[in-house]
Amino acid sequence: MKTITLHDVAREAGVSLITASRALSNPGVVSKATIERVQAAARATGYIPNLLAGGLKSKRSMTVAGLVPIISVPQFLPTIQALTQSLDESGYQLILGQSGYDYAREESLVDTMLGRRPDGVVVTGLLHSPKAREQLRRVGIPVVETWDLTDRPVDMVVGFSHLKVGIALAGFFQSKGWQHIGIATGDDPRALQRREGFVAALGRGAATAYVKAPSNLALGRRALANLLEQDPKLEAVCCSSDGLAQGVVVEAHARGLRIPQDLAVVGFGDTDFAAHLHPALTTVEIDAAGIGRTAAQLIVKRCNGQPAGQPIVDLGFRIVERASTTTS
Amino acid sequence: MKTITLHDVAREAGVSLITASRALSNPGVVSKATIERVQAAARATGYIPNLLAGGLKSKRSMTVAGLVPIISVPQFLPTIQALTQSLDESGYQLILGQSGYDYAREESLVDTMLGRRPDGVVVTGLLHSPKAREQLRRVGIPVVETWDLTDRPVDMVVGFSHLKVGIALAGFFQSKGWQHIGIATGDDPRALQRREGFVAALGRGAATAYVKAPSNLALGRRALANLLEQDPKLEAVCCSSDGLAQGVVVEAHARGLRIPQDLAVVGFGDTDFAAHLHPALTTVEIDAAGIGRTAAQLIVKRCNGQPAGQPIVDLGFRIVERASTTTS
DNA sequence: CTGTTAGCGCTTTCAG
DNA sequence: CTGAAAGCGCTAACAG
Repeated sequence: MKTITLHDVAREAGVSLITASRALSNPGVVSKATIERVQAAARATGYIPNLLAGGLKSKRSMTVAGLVPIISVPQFLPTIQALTQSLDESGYQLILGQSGYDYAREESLVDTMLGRRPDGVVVTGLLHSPKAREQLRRVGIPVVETWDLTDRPVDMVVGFSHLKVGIALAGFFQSKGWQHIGIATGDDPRALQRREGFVAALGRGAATAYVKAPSNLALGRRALANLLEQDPKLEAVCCSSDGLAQGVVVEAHARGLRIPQDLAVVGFGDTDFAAHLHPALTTVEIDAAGIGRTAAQLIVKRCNGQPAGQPIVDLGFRIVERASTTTS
Repeated sequence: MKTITLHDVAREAGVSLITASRALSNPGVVSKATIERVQAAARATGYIPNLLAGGLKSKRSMTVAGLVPIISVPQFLPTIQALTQSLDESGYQLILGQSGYDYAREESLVDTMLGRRPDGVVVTGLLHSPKAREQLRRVGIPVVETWDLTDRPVDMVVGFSHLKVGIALAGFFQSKGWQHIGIATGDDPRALQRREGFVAALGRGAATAYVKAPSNLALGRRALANLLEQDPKLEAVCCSSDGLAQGVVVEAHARGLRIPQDLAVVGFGDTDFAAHLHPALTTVEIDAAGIGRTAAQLIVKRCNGQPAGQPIVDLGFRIVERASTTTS
């Protein structure tokens, strides 16, 4: 079973190889009649263009590498989805790699990815390994770091300030007058930075339960148990993800604590379920899909030779108050 | 900024191009000394092998295409993750594409994917478009359909019988003696097949609320509202996903219904949170990660020229009874 | 608008 | 164990 190449299509259509190529991928410069003849031939033979071969010569693989810590981090899912879709609309395809919150793995992953000669790279979070950063910078393809902000990105960055989120949350907690405050947080760099901002702005310590990222409901239950041991008078808990907050809510219910009367809970991410819990969850809204779309736009623009400079896009955030913190 | 090729590495190491190639990718047939010299040269020059070029000649791209309806379907996440990881361990990389529950999109996606000359294809769910099936069969690369079972797979299949799940669930419901039964189900083919088995085995109709796939918590709340309208005496609800079940639970709480005393709830998937809800959720356990691992094994084995025949792997399922259905 | 020529970077023959 | 030649399938560059 021989695989059909452009050569076969050209012969079938009675044109030269290059004309067939142009008819299929650059129709502007070929006569209408030949385009149709070539397309017919392609259909008849069942031709599937070999994008590897095309990419080798044209130096454009039409792929973008995406690096995530773990694919199943709920917060990143809308970003990945929007990214995939936006890239697809521009003819690019996303190649996903998991770095697993591990620096060594990050480096080897970058190398593997780069071997496929992607036209761009999107990272969820900042790149941590200096070697990987250096490597990407040297290759010179567009790189977008996301879900964070820095004034020294590898290339471009689109996200928001976790420090500011922490500070804003502290302000929110203070406005409520809560004295016994607890923090349930994942141990990834972004969550820790939010905690740092929170504690600094609060001006005093707060009971903290650390859990392994990615955080989830089960870890949230354990975190509340832990926090209540540290401070039995706990009034409010600030969580580093909505999943974690959900666990806190469930554990509170299991212990007969009412929310928000006995315990107020705040999440992070405004995941799809947050508004529909009972009581509805106060949380921090992040435009996760917008991050993905913006990243795709930046990459595509740069691939098309447009400048774009070194954009640092701050998409901000918003505290969404719902019933889980409503004092009344 | 010139990109470094194997040619440069070979010159640096003082060997021929092909020796350098072998030293890096087929070390068995080269002397120890030259291997080290070449590796040193590769490191010194910062060489990153161009896998596109290699794949073009060797006809092995070392990639596997993965087709999912939508990346964020919680049930598939462990499968994708295990698949990615298992493939990685064998040196393969997953290229993900989203077909969005749409047959036309499925066809065009298959074509795009095939253009990258993957060494194999993994589909979550069965392939629906006959054209896509035909296309894949003709290309002749290993294909694994997952999360379902059929005696006429494109090539191989690893999953379980949704019909049997439905029948087993009906048996479970009957053993409980519930009379007023409701079904909350997503509208994807697999969920509908489970419903079919359920209703058939039950031997009578059941109130049904259909929601759009992928189902989630918010849709679960609405589904329960809908079911209670259809049957105010509702005793038990069978849901097509744990997320949907969670929504049913939340809506029940919001209405002052106790679980399981007033309403029993059953989910599907045994997602990570199911055991940790309060009350813990009765559900159907699927070895989602095992599906991914098995699919990877089958693909890799076949790529290495081993037979494997036309395996149809049934990984089964298991009803896990927890507090959300405990009558006592 | 169409064709010829060259070659992307690598690996598979086939010889030493 | 090492090397020379050939070419994977396609597109850029130049010419007609």
